[in-house]
Amino acid sequence: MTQTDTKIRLLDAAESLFSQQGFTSASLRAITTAAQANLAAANYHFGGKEALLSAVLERRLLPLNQQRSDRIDQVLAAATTAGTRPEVEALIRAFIEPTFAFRRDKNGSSEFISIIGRAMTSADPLVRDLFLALVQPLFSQLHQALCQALPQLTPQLIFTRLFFTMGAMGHCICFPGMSQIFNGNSASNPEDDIFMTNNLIRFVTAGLEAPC
Amino acid sequence: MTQTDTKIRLLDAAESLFSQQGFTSASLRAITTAAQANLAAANYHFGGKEALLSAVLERRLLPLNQQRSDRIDQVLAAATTAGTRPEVEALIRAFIEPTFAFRRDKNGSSEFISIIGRAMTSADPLVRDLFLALVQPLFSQLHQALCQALPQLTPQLIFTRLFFTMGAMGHCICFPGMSQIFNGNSASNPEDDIFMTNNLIRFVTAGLEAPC
DNA sequence: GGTCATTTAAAACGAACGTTTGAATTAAGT
DNA sequence: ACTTAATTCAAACGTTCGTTTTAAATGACC
Repeated sequence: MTQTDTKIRLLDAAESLFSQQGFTSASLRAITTAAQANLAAANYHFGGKEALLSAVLERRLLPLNQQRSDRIDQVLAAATTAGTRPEVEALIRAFIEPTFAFRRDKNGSSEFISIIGRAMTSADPLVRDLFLALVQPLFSQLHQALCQALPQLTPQLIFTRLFFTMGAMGHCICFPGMSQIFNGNSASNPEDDIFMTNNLIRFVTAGLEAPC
Repeated sequence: MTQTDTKIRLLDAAESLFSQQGFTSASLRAITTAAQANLAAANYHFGGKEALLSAVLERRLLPLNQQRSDRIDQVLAAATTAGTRPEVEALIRAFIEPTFAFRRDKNGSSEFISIIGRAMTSADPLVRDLFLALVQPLFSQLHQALCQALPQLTPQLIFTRLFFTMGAMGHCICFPGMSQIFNGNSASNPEDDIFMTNNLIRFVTAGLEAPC
């Protein structure tokens, strides 16, 4: 049982319990117990509870943001090659699809996604600022891309509507099993998730493209 | 200083601190101190912290929901009189406008609104269920009304899109001073709030009316 | 003014929290 | 095998929490 093992088990346990109970309510005792580690291990490996949250966020969010950023760049590059404006739906899809795919594919990250769903509007400025600092560049990138796609709208209005988009999406990812309730299913399955994702994309695209 | 005085001061202080710090982080000690009451007063007048939250929610939410419900009924009645279908925008406006007007008008309730913005997606099932039980009838009423307004869409799809609507709106009310950042203002003012409200109504109306 | 219920007050309860300590244990390097 | 660094462990630190208790103060009513 090496150092890396314990660190990863701590990150996994923290991710799961932060997701289920929130940052404040999930105690280091519960996290270290779930990770089969000693209570002091969290402070030894990360330096404190806040630093543990930071590590949990960065482990998943940095790769996810890179993926979303790359897809936005691909949409912009294709539009440039074709000599057209980027399409709103393609940009929104580039942003939203990886987020929900992340929840289906990676191990344990289905619970992570609900952390960021709540971090966005957390009452705790510590949690909120940690998250916002990590997504701010991506948010600006998407905003600028949407300004290209919607030249008839002011950047201010696009900003406002992008804010609504974040709200609609954040609401969907606050609970791991949100998508299945739309179809009345009790067990989680990929089809429900894809149904919700496509409908969300259609919804916010229509909202973003609404006449001024 | 009568009993009513203390109860009201406790509700006001709890509302403010629950809003700023969340249910778990806001302690009864901080609340009773802010209310200029003894620590034991919260348990004496309400029976416990959970019951205090319940009282805080009911005090504001019952009148607000009545107001929203009445306005939805008015839209439906007007459509029936005119022999037409109710309009989506009118129904959404009936639901959203009182919520934001509530924030501007009533004393102290600007902070309350951010409580319900977060309660909707709270990780704490106690907070979440308390809120959901209070809004479920109104939610069903709005859903049924929207089904009348959008007969070409399935109730299931309308439900999904109404869920997105709740997310977009909930995101806007999580912070008292959210509306002003759209216009770059530092101080809160009614115009920013109305700007956001109207744009939110336009955004979700377009999303709800999007072709299937 | 005296009686009784209501409300306020100070103090303490046990439990849970994040963090720290110092010794014991394990792994790594020579 | 020995030394040294890294890791794990049990225990305790001081704080804060929601709640309860018991007495004092305040109110209403006859």
